[in-house]
Amino acid sequence: MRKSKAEAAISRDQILIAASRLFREHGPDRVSIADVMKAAGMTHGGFYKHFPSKDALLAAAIREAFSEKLGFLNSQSDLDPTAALDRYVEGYLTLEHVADLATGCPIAGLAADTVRAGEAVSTAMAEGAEATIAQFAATKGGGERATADAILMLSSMIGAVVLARAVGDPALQRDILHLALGRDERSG
Amino acid sequence: MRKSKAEAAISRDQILIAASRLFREHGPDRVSIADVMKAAGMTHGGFYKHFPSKDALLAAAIREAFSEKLGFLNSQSDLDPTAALDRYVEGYLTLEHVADLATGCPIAGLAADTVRAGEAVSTAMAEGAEATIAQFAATKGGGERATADAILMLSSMIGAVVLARAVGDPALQRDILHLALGRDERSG
DNA sequence: TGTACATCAGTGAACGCGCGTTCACTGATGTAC
DNA sequence: TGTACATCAGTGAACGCGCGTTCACTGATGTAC
Repeated sequence: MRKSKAEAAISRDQILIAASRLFREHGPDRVSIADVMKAAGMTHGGFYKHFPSKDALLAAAIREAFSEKLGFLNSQSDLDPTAALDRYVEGYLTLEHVADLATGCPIAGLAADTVRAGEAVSTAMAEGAEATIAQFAATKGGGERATADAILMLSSMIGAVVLARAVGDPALQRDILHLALGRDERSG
Repeated sequence: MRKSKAEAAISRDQILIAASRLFREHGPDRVSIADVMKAAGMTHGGFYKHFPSKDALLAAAIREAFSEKLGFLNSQSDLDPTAALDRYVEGYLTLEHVADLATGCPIAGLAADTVRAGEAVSTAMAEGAEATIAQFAATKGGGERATADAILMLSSMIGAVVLARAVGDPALQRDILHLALGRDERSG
């Protein structure tokens, strides 16, 4: 039953993508390796042919999530960078994003868990967050002022989504998102 | 070994306080009932004389955490409300708060976990978050404009602390907090 | 106020379950000649 | 290019452990008279 190298690489990707979604959706501690492998179309025993531990998978899944998010920002190449960032922010501050944990922002969804985790995991989160700031800042022209703007914008987006998720009421969620969107548009 | 009603009430409080801190410090899924009971000075078997389940304890611990936080805001009665809120925000946006998960803001620390939890838990979080908004708004004079200000301020505070925790570098953490503090002071 | 009995807070052993990880095995793939 | 053998991706059973919860028990507390 040995698979070719190409097939094995595909398997690894499927594990990573499944993990990246499941960890965000249910939280790392509520998702078992068997859950991830099942979602990837395999049985749990083969997991250790691809990753040395669940923690290593979590770290890799976080990198995968950031790579999706930042890749999405880059790939909107028909738009100029500023318009692409605006569109990204508008998509971020929506009820859909608040409800969609599985493919949502890894900082808003997982940062609380990763601070408490081991070094590999917290490093993956730190690098992703710093890369996000850097990408926002680059879009805003670079330099100190752009970095400060980027930090304020990202921080405001994360706060709005975390608070909206904490609050149950959809009407209040909408208010929170609208207010943050208004502020980001004014300052952006 | 039966304890008096007064002693039992004290035991319950100790369980609640220990749970409130431990859940925030390590995350609900990384803390066992035995851990909580040990921190409260008892053995695990007695737990079910006080709470029907771990989920019920988590919900109660969240209410306890909010009650501490909002009580702290109220108790600074030597200050006028606006100064008390300012002081609260200044304490919130510090490296100490970023590092101190155990007694930190339950929204920043636990909201990501509670959205994925059962109804009792997510309701406790929602009520605490809404009470916090209401208290901020009352301090700002009440009304629609004050509520909008309160939401923006709280959302900005949460985002700054979550992002600072995600980012490892202390210098960057300080920048994030200072920027948020600057914005809240300007708009407050 | 004293007494007899029911209650129940807390203990510590036990149960059942799911988890992360390991392992023997299979058979297609990769490689050395 | 063909052949013989080593490799290794994936399977499914198994291991050991910690967890949430239950339970029989203890003895001080609360209560009824």
